[in-house]
Amino acid sequence: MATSNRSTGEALLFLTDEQLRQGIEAMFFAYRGFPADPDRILDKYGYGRAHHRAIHFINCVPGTTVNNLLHILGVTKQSLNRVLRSLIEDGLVEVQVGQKDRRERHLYLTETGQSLEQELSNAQRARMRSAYRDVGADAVSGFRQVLEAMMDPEMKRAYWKLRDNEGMDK
Amino acid sequence: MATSNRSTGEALLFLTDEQLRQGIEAMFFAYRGFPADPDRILDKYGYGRAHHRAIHFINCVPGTTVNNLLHILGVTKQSLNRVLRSLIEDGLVEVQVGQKDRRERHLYLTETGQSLEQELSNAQRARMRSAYRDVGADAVSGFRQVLEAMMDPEMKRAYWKLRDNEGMDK
DNA sequence: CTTGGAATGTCAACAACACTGACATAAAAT
DNA sequence: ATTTTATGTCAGTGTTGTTGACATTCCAAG
Repeated sequence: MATSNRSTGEALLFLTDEQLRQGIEAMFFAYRGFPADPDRILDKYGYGRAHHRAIHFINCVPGTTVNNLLHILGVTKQSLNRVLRSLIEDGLVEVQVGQKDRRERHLYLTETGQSLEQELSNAQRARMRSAYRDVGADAVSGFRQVLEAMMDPEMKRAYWKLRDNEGMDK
Repeated sequence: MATSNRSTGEALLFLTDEQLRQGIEAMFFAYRGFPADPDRILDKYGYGRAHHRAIHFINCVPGTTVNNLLHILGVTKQSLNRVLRSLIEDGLVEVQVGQKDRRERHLYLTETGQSLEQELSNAQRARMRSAYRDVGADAVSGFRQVLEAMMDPEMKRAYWKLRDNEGMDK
Protein backbone atom coordinates (compact mmCIF):
# COMPACT_ATOMS: atom_id res chain seq x y z
CA MET A 1 0.00 0.00 0.00
CA ALA A 2 2.61 2.49 1.10
CA THR A 3 5.29 3.21 -1.44
CA SER A 4 8.24 4.46 0.56
CA ASN A 5 7.00 5.32 4.02
CA ARG A 6 9.96 4.15 5.94
CA SER A 7 8.92 4.40 9.54
CA THR A 8 5.26 5.27 8.84
CA GLY A 9 6.05 7.88 11.44
CA GLU A 10 5.54 11.54 10.78
CA ALA A 11 5.83 10.98 7.06
CA LEU A 12 2.09 10.28 7.07
CA LEU A 13 1.10 12.79 9.68
CA PHE A 14 -1.02 14.59 7.12
CA LEU A 15 -3.12 11.45 6.73
CA THR A 16 -4.38 11.30 10.30
CA ASP A 17 -8.13 11.38 10.76
CA GLU A 18 -7.74 14.73 12.41
CA GLN A 19 -5.91 16.22 9.46
CA LEU A 20 -8.45 14.74 7.07
CA ARG A 21 -11.31 16.16 9.10
CA GLN A 22 -9.76 19.59 8.95
CA GLY A 23 -9.42 19.27 5.20
CA ILE A 24 -13.09 18.34 4.91
CA GLU A 25 -14.10 21.30 7.01
CA ALA A 26 -11.85 23.63 5.06
CA MET A 27 -13.68 22.53 1.92
CA PHE A 28 -17.02 23.17 3.61
CA PHE A 29 -16.22 26.67 4.81
CA ALA A 30 -14.41 27.69 1.65
CA TYR A 31 -17.23 26.54 -0.59
CA ARG A 32 -19.77 28.17 1.68
CA GLY A 33 -18.54 31.65 0.83
CA PHE A 34 -17.29 30.81 -2.62
CA PRO A 35 -20.42 31.74 -4.60
CA ALA A 36 -21.32 34.67 -2.36
CA ASP A 37 -20.06 37.44 -4.67
CA PRO A 38 -21.77 36.12 -7.81
CA ASP A 39 -24.92 35.50 -5.78
CA ARG A 40 -25.26 39.19 -5.06
CA ILE A 41 -25.09 39.97 -8.76
CA LEU A 42 -27.49 37.20 -9.74
CA ASP A 43 -30.02 38.50 -7.26
CA LYS A 44 -30.25 41.76 -9.16
CA TYR A 45 -31.38 39.87 -12.26
CA GLY A 46 -33.63 37.42 -10.46
CA TYR A 47 -31.39 34.50 -11.24
CA GLY A 48 -29.91 31.76 -9.08
CA ARG A 49 -26.83 29.60 -9.01
CA ALA A 50 -28.24 27.25 -11.60
CA HIS A 51 -28.32 30.12 -14.07
CA HIS A 52 -24.77 31.03 -13.20
CA ARG A 53 -23.51 27.54 -13.85
CA ALA A 54 -25.30 27.33 -17.18
CA ILE A 55 -23.94 30.70 -18.28
CA HIS A 56 -20.46 29.79 -17.16
CA PHE A 57 -20.22 26.60 -19.15
CA ILE A 58 -22.00 27.91 -22.23
CA ASN A 59 -19.38 30.62 -22.26
CA CYS A 60 -16.67 28.03 -21.79
CA VAL A 61 -17.82 25.78 -24.58
CA PRO A 62 -19.74 27.98 -27.02
CA GLY A 63 -22.02 25.93 -29.23
CA THR A 64 -22.32 23.09 -26.74
CA THR A 65 -25.42 20.97 -27.11
CA VAL A 66 -28.03 20.66 -24.40
CA ASN A 67 -27.07 17.06 -23.82
CA ASN A 68 -23.42 17.91 -23.34
CA LEU A 69 -24.24 20.67 -20.90
CA LEU A 70 -26.43 18.22 -19.01
CA HIS A 71 -23.51 15.94 -18.38
CA ILE A 72 -21.15 18.72 -17.39
CA LEU A 73 -23.58 20.12 -14.86
CA GLY A 74 -24.82 16.77 -13.64
CA VAL A 75 -28.50 17.60 -13.64
CA THR A 76 -31.55 16.28 -15.45
CA LYS A 77 -32.80 17.78 -18.67
CA GLN A 78 -35.95 18.95 -16.91
CA SER A 79 -33.93 20.87 -14.39
CA LEU A 80 -31.65 22.40 -16.98
CA ASN A 81 -34.52 23.17 -19.32
CA ARG A 82 -36.22 25.34 -16.76
CA VAL A 83 -33.09 27.43 -16.42
CA LEU A 84 -32.31 27.57 -20.14
CA ARG A 85 -35.84 28.63 -21.01
CA SER A 86 -35.62 31.74 -18.86
CA LEU A 87 -32.15 32.59 -20.14
CA ILE A 88 -33.35 32.29 -23.74
CA GLU A 89 -36.52 34.30 -23.06
CA ASP A 90 -34.42 37.03 -21.47
CA GLY A 91 -32.11 37.11 -24.48
CA LEU A 92 -28.96 35.96 -22.72
CA VAL A 93 -28.66 32.68 -24.56
CA GLU A 94 -29.13 32.00 -28.24
CA VAL A 95 -30.12 28.64 -29.68
CA GLN A 96 -28.96 27.43 -33.04
CA VAL A 97 -30.28 24.26 -34.62
CA GLY A 98 -27.47 21.94 -35.59
CA GLN A 99 -26.50 21.91 -39.22
CA LYS A 100 -25.23 18.37 -39.38
CA ASP A 101 -27.75 16.96 -36.93
CA ARG A 102 -30.81 19.12 -36.73
CA ARG A 103 -32.04 17.52 -33.53
CA GLU A 104 -29.24 19.16 -31.64
CA ARG A 105 -29.56 22.64 -30.22
CA HIS A 106 -26.30 24.52 -29.95
CA LEU A 107 -26.12 27.11 -27.22
CA TYR A 108 -24.37 30.46 -27.42
CA LEU A 109 -24.25 33.50 -25.19
CA THR A 110 -25.61 36.68 -26.74
CA GLU A 111 -23.78 39.93 -26.14
CA THR A 112 -26.00 40.55 -23.16
CA GLY A 113 -25.20 37.07 -21.90
CA GLN A 114 -21.50 37.60 -22.35
CA SER A 115 -21.72 40.83 -20.48
CA LEU A 116 -23.38 39.16 -17.49
CA GLU A 117 -20.87 36.34 -17.67
CA GLN A 118 -18.07 38.86 -17.44
CA GLU A 119 -19.64 40.53 -14.48
CA LEU A 120 -20.06 37.23 -12.65
CA SER A 121 -16.69 35.96 -13.68
CA ASN A 122 -14.88 39.05 -12.54
CA ALA A 123 -16.52 38.89 -9.14
CA GLN A 124 -15.66 35.25 -8.64
CA ARG A 125 -12.14 35.61 -9.95
CA ALA A 126 -11.48 38.48 -7.59
CA ARG A 127 -11.87 36.21 -4.59
CA MET A 128 -9.77 33.50 -6.16
CA ARG A 129 -7.10 35.96 -7.25
CA SER A 130 -6.81 37.43 -3.81
CA ALA A 131 -6.47 33.99 -2.28
CA TYR A 132 -3.91 32.93 -4.87
CA ARG A 133 -1.89 36.06 -4.35
CA ASP A 134 -1.86 35.54 -0.60
CA VAL A 135 -0.38 32.09 -0.75
CA GLY A 136 1.86 31.99 -3.79
CA ALA A 137 2.34 29.76 -6.80
CA ASP A 138 3.50 26.63 -5.00
CA ALA A 139 0.46 26.51 -2.76
CA VAL A 140 -1.78 27.10 -5.77
CA SER A 141 -0.19 24.18 -7.54
CA GLY A 142 -0.87 21.97 -4.51
CA PHE A 143 -4.40 23.24 -4.30
CA ARG A 144 -5.11 22.24 -7.88
CA GLN A 145 -3.44 18.88 -7.47
CA VAL A 146 -5.56 17.94 -4.48
CA LEU A 147 -8.79 19.07 -6.11
CA GLU A 148 -8.06 17.07 -9.23
CA ALA A 149 -7.18 14.02 -7.17
CA MET A 150 -10.47 14.35 -5.30
CA MET A 151 -12.65 14.34 -8.40
CA ASP A 152 -14.62 11.34 -9.52
CA PRO A 153 -13.11 9.83 -12.67
CA GLU A 154 -16.17 10.97 -14.58
CA MET A 155 -15.78 14.54 -13.38
CA LYS A 156 -12.09 14.53 -14.00
CA ARG A 157 -12.86 13.65 -17.60
CA ALA A 158 -15.33 16.52 -17.90
CA TYR A 159 -12.78 18.85 -16.33
CA TRP A 160 -9.99 17.90 -18.70
CA LYS A 161 -12.31 17.91 -21.67
CA LEU A 162 -13.10 21.53 -20.92
CA ARG A 163 -9.43 22.37 -20.64
CA ASP A 164 -8.73 20.68 -23.96
CA ASN A 165 -11.59 22.51 -25.62
CA GLU A 166 -10.08 25.81 -24.69
CA GLY A 167 -9.36 28.03 -27.65
CA MET A 168 -11.05 25.57 -29.95
CA ASP A 169 -13.90 26.72 -32.12
CA LYS A 170 -16.73 24.45 -33.17
CA MET B 1 -8.98 43.50 -18.57
CA ALA B 2 -6.14 41.33 -19.77
CA THR B 3 -3.90 40.29 -16.94
CA SER B 4 -0.85 39.75 -19.05
CA ASN B 5 1.94 40.45 -16.62
CA ARG B 6 4.67 40.95 -19.10
CA SER B 7 6.66 43.24 -16.90
CA THR B 8 6.59 40.89 -13.94
CA GLY B 9 7.31 37.97 -16.21
CA GLU B 10 6.14 34.47 -15.48
CA ALA B 11 6.34 34.97 -11.77
CA LEU B 12 2.62 35.70 -11.67
CA LEU B 13 1.55 33.21 -14.31
CA PHE B 14 -0.73 31.56 -11.79
CA LEU B 15 -2.76 34.76 -11.58
CA THR B 16 -3.93 34.89 -15.19
CA ASP B 17 -7.66 34.88 -15.81
CA GLU B 18 -7.26 31.52 -17.45
CA GLN B 19 -5.55 30.02 -14.43
CA LEU B 20 -8.15 31.50 -12.13
CA ARG B 21 -10.96 30.12 -14.26
CA GLN B 22 -9.44 26.67 -14.07
CA GLY B 23 -9.23 26.98 -10.32
CA ILE B 24 -12.88 27.92 -10.14
CA GLU B 25 -13.85 24.96 -12.28
CA ALA B 26 -11.66 22.64 -10.26
CA MET B 27 -13.57 23.73 -7.16
CA PHE B 28 -16.85 23.10 -8.95
CA PHE B 29 -16.04 19.60 -10.12
CA ALA B 30 -14.31 18.59 -6.92
CA TYR B 31 -17.18 19.75 -4.74
CA ARG B 32 -19.66 18.13 -7.08
CA GLY B 33 -18.44 14.65 -6.22
CA PHE B 34 -17.28 15.46 -2.72
CA PRO B 35 -20.47 14.55 -0.84
CA ALA B 36 -21.32 11.60 -3.10
CA ASP B 37 -20.15 8.86 -0.76
CA PRO B 38 -21.93 10.18 2.33
CA ASP B 39 -25.03 10.81 0.22
CA ARG B 40 -25.36 7.12 -0.52
CA ILE B 41 -25.31 6.33 3.19
CA LEU B 42 -27.72 9.12 4.09
CA ASP B 43 -30.19 7.82 1.52
CA LYS B 44 -30.49 4.56 3.44
CA TYR B 45 -31.71 6.45 6.48
CA GLY B 46 -33.88 8.93 4.61
CA TYR B 47 -31.63 11.84 5.48
CA GLY B 48 -30.08 14.57 3.37
CA ARG B 49 -26.99 16.70 3.42
CA ALA B 50 -28.45 19.09 5.94
CA HIS B 51 -28.65 16.20 8.41
CA HIS B 52 -25.07 15.26 7.66
CA ARG B 53 -23.81 18.76 8.35
CA ALA B 54 -25.70 18.98 11.62
CA ILE B 55 -24.39 15.60 12.74
CA HIS B 56 -20.86 16.49 11.74
CA PHE B 57 -20.68 19.69 13.73
CA ILE B 58 -22.56 18.39 16.76
CA ASN B 59 -19.97 15.65 16.86
CA CYS B 60 -17.23 18.23 16.47
CA VAL B 61 -18.44 20.49 19.25
CA PRO B 62 -20.45 18.32 21.62
CA GLY B 63 -22.75 20.39 23.76
CA THR B 64 -22.96 23.22 21.27
CA THR B 65 -26.06 25.38 21.51
CA VAL B 66 -28.59 25.68 18.74
CA ASN B 67 -27.60 29.27 18.19
CA ASN B 68 -23.95 28.42 17.81
CA LEU B 69 -24.71 25.65 15.36
CA LEU B 70 -26.83 28.09 13.40
CA HIS B 71 -23.88 30.35 12.82
CA ILE B 72 -21.50 27.57 11.92
CA LEU B 73 -23.89 26.16 9.34
CA GLY B 74 -25.07 29.51 8.10
CA VAL B 75 -28.77 28.70 8.01
CA THR B 76 -31.84 30.03 9.77
CA LYS B 77 -33.16 28.52 12.98
CA GLN B 78 -36.28 27.38 11.16
CA SER B 79 -34.25 25.47 8.64
CA LEU B 80 -32.02 23.91 11.24
CA ASN B 81 -34.96 23.17 13.51
CA ARG B 82 -36.62 20.99 10.91
CA VAL B 83 -33.48 18.91 10.62
CA LEU B 84 -32.79 18.76 14.35
CA ARG B 85 -36.34 17.70 15.12
CA SER B 86 -36.07 14.61 12.96
CA LEU B 87 -32.66 13.75 14.36
CA ILE B 88 -33.99 14.07 17.89
CA GLU B 89 -37.12 12.07 17.13
CA ASP B 90 -35.00 9.32 15.61
CA GLY B 91 -32.79 9.23 18.67
CA LEU B 92 -29.57 10.37 17.02
CA VAL B 93 -29.31 13.66 18.86
CA GLU B 94 -29.90 14.36 22.53
CA VAL B 95 -30.91 17.73 23.90
CA GLN B 96 -29.82 18.94 27.29
CA VAL B 97 -31.19 22.10 28.82
CA GLY B 98 -28.41 24.42 29.87
CA GLN B 99 -27.55 24.44 33.56
CA LYS B 100 -26.29 27.98 33.75
CA ASP B 101 -28.73 29.39 31.23
CA ARG B 102 -31.72 27.15 30.94
CA ARG B 103 -32.89 28.77 27.74
CA GLU B 104 -30.04 27.22 25.88
CA ARG B 105 -30.29 23.75 24.45
CA HIS B 106 -27.05 21.84 24.30
CA LEU B 107 -26.81 19.23 21.59
CA TYR B 108 -25.09 15.87 21.84
CA LEU B 109 -24.93 12.81 19.64
CA THR B 110 -26.37 9.64 21.14
CA GLU B 111 -24.53 6.38 20.60
CA THR B 112 -26.67 5.77 17.55
CA GLY B 113 -25.83 9.24 16.31
CA GLN B 114 -22.13 8.70 16.86
CA SER B 115 -22.33 5.47 14.99
CA LEU B 116 -23.88 7.15 11.95
CA GLU B 117 -21.36 9.95 12.20
CA GLN B 118 -18.57 7.42 12.07
CA GLU B 119 -20.07 5.75 9.05
CA LEU B 120 -20.40 9.06 7.21
CA SER B 121 -17.06 10.33 8.33
CA ASN B 122 -15.23 7.21 7.24
CA ALA B 123 -16.77 7.39 3.80
CA GLN B 124 -15.86 11.02 3.34
CA ARG B 125 -12.39 10.64 4.75
CA ALA B 126 -11.67 7.78 2.39
CA ARG B 127 -11.96 10.06 -0.61
CA MET B 128 -9.90 12.75 1.04
CA ARG B 129 -7.27 10.28 2.19
CA SER B 130 -6.89 8.82 -1.26
CA ALA B 131 -6.48 12.27 -2.77
CA TYR B 132 -3.96 13.30 -0.10
CA ARG B 133 -1.96 10.16 -0.63
CA ASP B 134 -1.86 10.70 -4.37
CA VAL B 135 -0.36 14.15 -4.17
CA GLY B 136 1.82 14.23 -1.06
CA ALA B 137 2.19 16.45 1.96
CA ASP B 138 3.43 19.59 0.20
CA ALA B 139 0.45 19.73 -2.13
CA VAL B 140 -1.87 19.15 0.81
CA SER B 141 -0.34 22.06 2.62
CA GLY B 142 -0.92 24.28 -0.41
CA PHE B 143 -4.46 23.02 -0.71
CA ARG B 144 -5.24 24.02 2.84
CA GLN B 145 -3.55 27.38 2.49
CA VAL B 146 -5.61 28.33 -0.55
CA LEU B 147 -8.88 27.19 1.00
CA GLU B 148 -8.22 29.20 4.13
CA ALA B 149 -7.27 32.25 2.10
CA MET B 150 -10.52 31.92 0.16
CA MET B 151 -12.77 31.91 3.21
CA ASP B 152 -14.77 34.92 4.27
CA PRO B 153 -13.36 36.43 7.47
CA GLU B 154 -16.46 35.29 9.30
CA MET B 155 -16.06 31.72 8.10
CA LYS B 156 -12.38 31.72 8.82
CA ARG B 157 -13.23 32.61 12.38
CA ALA B 158 -15.71 29.74 12.61
CA TYR B 159 -13.14 27.41 11.11
CA TRP B 160 -10.40 28.36 13.55
CA LYS B 161 -12.78 28.34 16.46
CA LEU B 162 -13.57 24.73 15.69
CA ARG B 163 -9.91 23.88 15.49
CA ASP B 164 -9.30 25.57 18.82
CA ASN B 165 -12.18 23.73 20.41
CA GLU B 166 -10.61 20.43 19.54
CA GLY B 167 -9.92 18.23 22.50
CA MET B 168 -11.75 20.61 24.80
CA ASP B 169 -14.49 19.27 27.01
CA LYS B 170 -17.38 21.37 28.20
C1' DC C 1 -42.07 42.73 40.66
C1' DT C 2 -42.46 44.22 36.22
C1' DT C 3 -40.64 44.89 31.94
C1' DG C 4 -37.48 44.19 28.21
C1' DG C 5 -34.83 41.42 25.52
C1' DA C 6 -32.50 37.11 24.28
C1' DA C 7 -32.79 32.18 23.07
C1' DT C 8 -35.59 28.96 21.47
C1' DG C 9 -39.51 26.60 19.30
C1' DT C 10 -43.35 26.39 16.09
C1' DC C 11 -46.54 27.34 12.28
C1' DA C 12 -47.44 28.85 7.65
C1' DA C 13 -46.21 30.26 3.19
C1' DC C 14 -43.07 30.37 -0.32
C1' DA C 15 -38.96 29.85 -3.63
C1' DA C 16 -34.98 27.59 -5.79
C1' DC C 17 -33.52 23.63 -7.50
C1' DA C 18 -33.15 19.12 -7.76
C1' DC C 19 -35.74 14.55 -8.82
C1' DT C 20 -39.03 10.96 -11.34
C1' DG C 21 -42.35 9.60 -14.68
C1' DA C 22 -44.89 10.16 -18.71
C1' DC C 23 -45.57 11.78 -23.15
C1' DA C 24 -44.60 14.41 -27.68
C1' DT C 25 -41.83 15.63 -31.57
C1' DA C 26 -38.34 15.57 -34.88
C1' DA C 27 -34.67 13.52 -37.05
C1' DA C 28 -30.97 10.37 -37.38
C1' DA C 29 -29.69 5.47 -37.64
C1' DT C 30 -30.71 0.84 -38.53
C1' DA D 1 -40.47 0.90 -41.44
C1' DT D 2 -38.82 0.74 -37.03
C1' DT D 3 -35.88 2.03 -33.44
C1' DT D 4 -33.02 5.14 -31.16
C1' DT D 5 -31.49 9.69 -29.95
C1' DA D 6 -31.98 14.56 -28.69
C1' DT D 7 -34.91 17.58 -27.09
C1' DG D 8 -38.91 19.75 -24.95
C1' DT D 9 -42.85 19.83 -21.84
C1' DC D 10 -46.18 18.81 -18.12
C1' DA D 11 -47.22 17.20 -13.61
C1' DG D 12 -45.92 15.82 -9.18
C1' DT D 13 -42.62 15.45 -5.30
C1' DG D 14 -38.76 16.26 -2.02
C1' DT D 15 -34.94 18.71 0.24
C1' DT D 16 -33.38 22.74 1.76
C1' DG D 17 -33.35 27.17 2.15
C1' DT D 18 -36.02 31.73 3.02
C1' DT D 19 -39.59 35.40 5.71
C1' DG D 20 -42.90 36.59 8.81
C1' DA D 21 -45.55 36.03 12.84
C1' DC D 22 -46.25 34.45 17.32
C1' DA D 23 -45.53 31.81 21.83
C1' DT D 24 -42.61 30.32 25.53
C1' DT D 25 -39.04 30.49 28.69
C1' DC D 26 -35.96 32.79 31.38
C1' DC D 27 -32.12 36.08 32.51
C1' DA D 28 -31.35 40.76 33.77
C1' DA D 29 -32.24 45.57 34.58
C1' DG D 30 -35.17 49.02 36.29
